[in-house]
This record gives sequence, structure tokens and C-alpha cells, in this order.
Amino acid sequence: MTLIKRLFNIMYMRHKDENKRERIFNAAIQLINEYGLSETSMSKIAKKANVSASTIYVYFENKEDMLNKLYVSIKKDMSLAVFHNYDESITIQSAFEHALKNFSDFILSHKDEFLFAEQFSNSPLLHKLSLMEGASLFEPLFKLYEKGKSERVFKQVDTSLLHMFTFNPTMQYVKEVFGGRIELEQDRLDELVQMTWDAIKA
Amino acid sequence: MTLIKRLFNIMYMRHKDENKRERIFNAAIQLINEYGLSETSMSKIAKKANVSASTIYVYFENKEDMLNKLYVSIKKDMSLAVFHNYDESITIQSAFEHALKNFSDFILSHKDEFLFAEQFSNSPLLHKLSLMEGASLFEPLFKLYEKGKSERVFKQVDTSLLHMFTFNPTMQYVKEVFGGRIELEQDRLDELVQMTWDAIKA
Amino acid sequence: MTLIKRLFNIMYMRHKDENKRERIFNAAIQLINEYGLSETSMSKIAKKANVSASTIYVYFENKEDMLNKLYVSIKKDMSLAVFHNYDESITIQSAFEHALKNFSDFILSHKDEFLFAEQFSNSPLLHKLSLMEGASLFEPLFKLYEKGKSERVFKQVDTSLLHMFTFNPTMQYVKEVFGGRIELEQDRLDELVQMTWDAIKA
Amino acid sequence: MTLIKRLFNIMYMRHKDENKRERIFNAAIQLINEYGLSETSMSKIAKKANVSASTIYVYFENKEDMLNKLYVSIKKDMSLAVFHNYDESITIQSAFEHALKNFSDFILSHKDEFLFAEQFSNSPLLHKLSLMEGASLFEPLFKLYEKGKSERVFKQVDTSLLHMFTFNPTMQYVKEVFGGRIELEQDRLDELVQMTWDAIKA
DNA sequence: CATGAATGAGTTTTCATTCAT
DNA sequence: TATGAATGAAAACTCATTCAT
Repeated sequence: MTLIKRLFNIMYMRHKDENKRERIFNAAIQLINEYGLSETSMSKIAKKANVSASTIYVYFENKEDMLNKLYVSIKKDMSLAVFHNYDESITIQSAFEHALKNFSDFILSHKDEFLFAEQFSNSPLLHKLSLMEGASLFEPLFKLYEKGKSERVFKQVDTSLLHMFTFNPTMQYVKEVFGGRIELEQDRLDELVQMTWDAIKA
Repeated sequence: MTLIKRLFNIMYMRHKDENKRERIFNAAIQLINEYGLSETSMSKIAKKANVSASTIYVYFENKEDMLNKLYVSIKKDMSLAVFHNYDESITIQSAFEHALKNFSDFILSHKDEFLFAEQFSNSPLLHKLSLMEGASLFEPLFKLYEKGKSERVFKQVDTSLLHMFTFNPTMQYVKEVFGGRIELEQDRLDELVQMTWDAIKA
Repeated sequence: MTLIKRLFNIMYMRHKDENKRERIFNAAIQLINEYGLSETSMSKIAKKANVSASTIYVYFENKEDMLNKLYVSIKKDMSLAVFHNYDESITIQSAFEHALKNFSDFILSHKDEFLFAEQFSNSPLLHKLSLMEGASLFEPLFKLYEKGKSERVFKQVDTSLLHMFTFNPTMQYVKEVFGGRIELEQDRLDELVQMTWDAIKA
Repeated sequence: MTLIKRLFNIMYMRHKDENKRERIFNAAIQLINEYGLSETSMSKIAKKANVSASTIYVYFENKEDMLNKLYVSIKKDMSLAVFHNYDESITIQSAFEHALKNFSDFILSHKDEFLFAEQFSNSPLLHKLSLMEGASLFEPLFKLYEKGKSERVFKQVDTSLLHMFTFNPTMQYVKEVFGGRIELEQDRLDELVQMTWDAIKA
């Protein structure tokens, strides 16, 4: 296609409504948390998002594609939050605690996104590629672990082990809070940080 | 005809076939892990279990009931395994490490059961009742935490926090192993136990 | 499965209603002739056949399977009709004229079946296997051609050529009749037979 | 913006692009032969033709209109081919054989067009009007039949019967060739002409 | 003239479940 | 108890077509 024709096409193009994409994502998250992945149909999502079911297929290839894109999008927001105001110059302990606090703040204030991601991450519908894409967003964190190990601040263990102790207990705590089985309390969060630190520190 | 049928019934079909129930459970677990909860239908389960779909309804009220019963059944096996050879007289640390080892042994050797339970525990299909029933099976563990706290062996924090640090990182590790993202190694498992201990010990 | 169990199963089995299969076939034929292959949906067929759409899937794997089975079934009826009262002892010309008459009688009195078969035989939905299965039913005819050639009654040409001249013009004539573009007249049919004979006779 | 658009329009888009029309036709023919009328959607045609689906509606009223116009267009090409170098002065037999040769040459070298026309001509989507328009293009041929009858070269039978024997067996032969069930051979084609002639000659 | 976005109405197919036997 | 047949409801997805640009 000539350049001039391409220009022509752009001029005659109607633009996709990014807001619609957002609405679809939100509808999906809410329904899946309320009724479960298996009970959430495209038509229900469409109805809640106030678009036609066929419109979803303008934005996504199919249901699986939509869910995977949603997952990656949430992981992106999550990583942005975790690394918000990330300062290379502070001590490793501070950096680590800052990140953990950012993380718990984010998942506490993004209940639906977090619970969806948890539900989806245990499902075979999550593509390996999306999983990796999501994980790669936390790359800077892994650098922090390496630095901590080299400075003998962290235990000399596999980085992935450090990671598991950093985030999993906190995630579980928040899940229990959301499930109404535990109260949300600052003291608990502080204890959580302390225990996490004890687990990973050299 | 009716007479002959009665004869048949008396001779061959008097009791529910426990083996059939087991086959249904196994088929469900395998399919759900391979294709996901949403992609696993009753008829597929039936086909894999080598029974008629309607037979499943002889053993369970409906799909939800079946999945919940399956979940509780797995949790029961799991708790039995965790408390296998449980000895009240040994030290708290030994008891704790013994339980954790039993747990990781069990989930490593019951991949399908474990992954199903994880997938299902994040789904709203899991009834609160089943969740509680599953949790209650680990009652003795909570006694151990209390004892540990009173003996100042464990940190003076909420028991649920102790629980989170005890099992969640290990579960995550095993998931990574099953996902092929980490190698299974005894050294890692040992490090895991050490870190867990550091997290919860006073 | 033990023999005794198999017996048991049979006793508890509800039998498929062959009449239903027939009703599905008839509904399909009529709709396809009226609206075309592409405009005939499974649900329309089901409605016309007075069964639930899902019932069709008890009898057939999918739409394609149903259409192919329908095609083969029609070809079977057709061949039965063509070879009705087939007598090996009469002259080749008589046998040949008898078969052709049986054929034109059949397609004239089975308009819907014939027109469906014609429409479907030009569609890529017709599997090669079904095509061959349909063709194989006319095996005795090909023997007749061979015999005719060896007795120097027919031209010494490829058997398939003899076949084309035997049936295609007649089929076209009947199509024109059904399309209302020609009147159905015995004289025309007689002329058709004469011309066919002139084409293939030595 | 509007001004710029007008400029574009004047410079590049004043006329319907005949090439685009052709591309749409070709895409339709190929897809329909490969997948069937029912499996060929406007969007698939558009994608293959490298135009937007909505562009098709610039050239045609709707799908049915497009298919009918395509059919008539093919019939036009076919008739042009059949009457190519048609010479009124030669003998009837020569003229007839010439036309038949032109016809078989055309359909053999225009597989997709021919097979589409066959598929479509058996479908109720073909409008009576298009059918007649297509048929009318072969008008000169019917004059030839009449002339042949009046000169006692052809049998004194309904002209349509002469027509059926002239083209149908050849069409069937070519279909068998395209279906890979018969080899294409000049000898067969010659035999075909001879048999045709025997069928219709007085 | 050309097109991407959008959609209501439809498609094929599968689902969980019931029921007569 | 066990099951094949049957189905209403719903699933995911596609369709032909329209429209603003």
C-alpha cells in the first residue's frame, strides 16, 4: 500500500474506544470474582460492560485471549505500583520494605484485580507466555534480591525462594482479610513484614 | 422382565460401587488440571471415568456438590498425611518440621490432587462450608502453634500468620516445580524449612 | 465389561427412535431445497423435525456428519430402486433401459431427495468417503457396462464415459422439469432413452 | 479536514476500482470452492481480496447480489469463449464440434469459475433472473440446434434435449477430472465428442 | 470511494441434568 | 444401581450489514 493510501485510510478510520476495553476488563473481573471463572460467560461480561457481546471480539481474539490480556494488564499495574517511588540509593532493607508495603497497599485497594489474578494464575487457561510476561515485569525486584545476596544482607539461597517468602504470606493474609476470616490491622501487617524479613535476612 | 431385573439387582448391583466414586474423582482431577475448571464438563468426566454421565448423579447431587466433596476428600487425605506418625512427645521444632516434611511429600506425590485443590480453593464454587470443613482437619496444627507460642518457641503473633508462613512458601515452591520453572532439589527443601523456621520462631 | 453386566446394561437401555432420525433427514432435505445449504441451520431443521436441536447431536456428530449420512442414505435408496427387479438373464439393452427407467421413476418421485443430492454433491462438504460409498452402491451397473463392452453391444470406451451418457442427460431433464422450464412428457423420456442408447451403443 | 479529504477523493478515489471488483470475485470463487458456499463469509472474502468487508458493499448490494453477479459474469465469459471464432458459414457438425471444444477448453482452464457456477447453479440462492440471463447468453447455440433440426442433421426432438446431451456429459467428465477420479486425456475428449454427436445426430 | 468499529441476530455446539427403563 | 436418550438453556463465537468518518 502506498504511503498516500495509508494516510487516506487513517483519515477515514474510526478510533477504538479505549474506554470500552476498560469496561470489558472491569466487568470480567467483577463477574469472575463473584461467580467464578467457569460461571462467567462472554455475554454476561458484555451485558455488565454495556457493550454487545460481539464487540468484545473486536478487541480480543477470544475468551482466552481476553483473560490473558487482562491478567497481563493487572500484573503491569501491580508492578508499577510496587516500584512506585523506587529509590536505588536507600538501604536494601528499606527498599524491600517499601516494595512490600506498596504491594500490600495495591492489592488491598484493588481487591477485584488481585483476586482475579489469583484465581486465573491457578487455571490452565493462563498461557505460559502471559505468565512469563507478567513475571518479567518484576525484573527490578530480582535485581534487588541479587544485590542483597551479594551484600550478604539476604540468605545465600535461590532467588526464587526469597521471592516466595516476600510475597506469598502477604498475599495469603490479604486473601483471608477479603474472605472475612481475619481483620485487617496495621499491627498484623507490621508483623508480616517482620516475619518476612526474618525469613529472608542472612 | 421386572423379576429378572430384581434378580440382577440382588446379584450384582446391591451396593454403590466405591471404586466408581474413586474413578469419577480421578477423572475430574485430571481433566480439571489439564483443561481447567471451566473446560471440564460432566460428560467428559464420565467418559474418562468410564461411566455414564447419569451415573455421576447417583453419587452426587450435582456438579458443585461433586467438586466440593472432592475438595474435602483431598483435604482429608492431606491432613492424614500431615499428621502421619505425629508424636506429641517430641519437641515443637521437630513436630513442626515433621509436619512440614509430610506436607511437602504429600503434595509432591499427589500433584493432581494438590493442583486441583489450589485451583478450586480460589474459585467461588468452593462453599464456605467445605472450606471450613477442610480447614478444621488441620485443627491439631493450630494446637501446635498455640503450644509453641505459650512455650515462647514461636513469635507472639496471630496464629494465622504462623500458618501462612508455614505452608504458603512451600506450596508456591512445589507449584513452581510442577510448572517446570524450578528444579526439585532436597537442598531447596531444606532451605525452605530453615527460612520457614526463621520466620516463625521467636 | 463382563457379559452379565453387558446384559444388564441392555436391559436398562432406552432405544433410539429410528423415526426421529427419519424426521431429521426429511426436515433437512426440505429446508435445503427450499432455502439452500447455506441458509439451512440446525435449529431450523430441528424445529421442522419437531425435535430439540440438541437431539440431532445424539444421532449425528455434527452438521457435516448429518449431511453426509443423509447423502449416503439417499444414494442407497436410489441404487435399490435402480436395481429393483434386476434380471441377469434379459438382454443388455433391456437391462440397461430397465435401469434407466427405474432411475428416472425414482428421481421423479423423490424430488426432494434427488435435488438435495445434486446440491450436496457439488459442495465441498461432501466427503470423499461418502462420495465413494455412494458410488460403490452402483457397482452392478459397472459390471453391466463391462459385459456390454465385451459383447460389443457398447462402444469400446472408458466405462465412466458410458456412465455419464447414461444418467447425466436424464438427471438434467428432470431438473428442468422440477424447475418448471420443461413439461414432463412420456415422449420426451422415450426420446431421452433413444438418444442415450445412440450415444453408448457400438 | 473535509477539504483535505475532498482533495484525496479527487486525486485518488474518483472511480470504482474495477480491479477491486475482480479481486472480490476471485476471492469468493476460491473460498467457495475450497470450503463451500455455507462456510464462506463476506469477511473471509474481504480478507482474501485484501479489502475491507464494508468495501464489498460499495460494489454490491449484498451477498446474494454479489454471488448472482459473479455467476452471470462467469456465464458471460463462458459464452464468449464458446462462440469465439464462431463462423456461420461452416457445416453444422463443424460448428457444433467447435463450440463443444471451446467449451471444454474453457472449463478446463477455468476450474474455479466452472466449479463455482456448478455449485451455485444447484443452490436456491441463484435468482431465476440470473439463471435466465445466463442462459440467454447461449442464444446463438439454440439457433444452431434449430438450424440443424431443419436441415435434418439433428434428431427431431425438443431442442433442450439436444442441449442436455451436448454439454452435460462433458461437464461431468471435467468434474471427474477435477475430482481426480479420471485422468484428463485427449482420446477421452474425442470419444466424448463422438458420443455426443451420435446422441444428437439424426 | 474506502474503511474500522460496532452490533443484533444468528450460528453450531455443548452443557448439566432428568427420566424411563 | 446404572444408563442411553432426550432436552431447554446457554455457551462461544460469527454473520451480514450499517455507519461515521
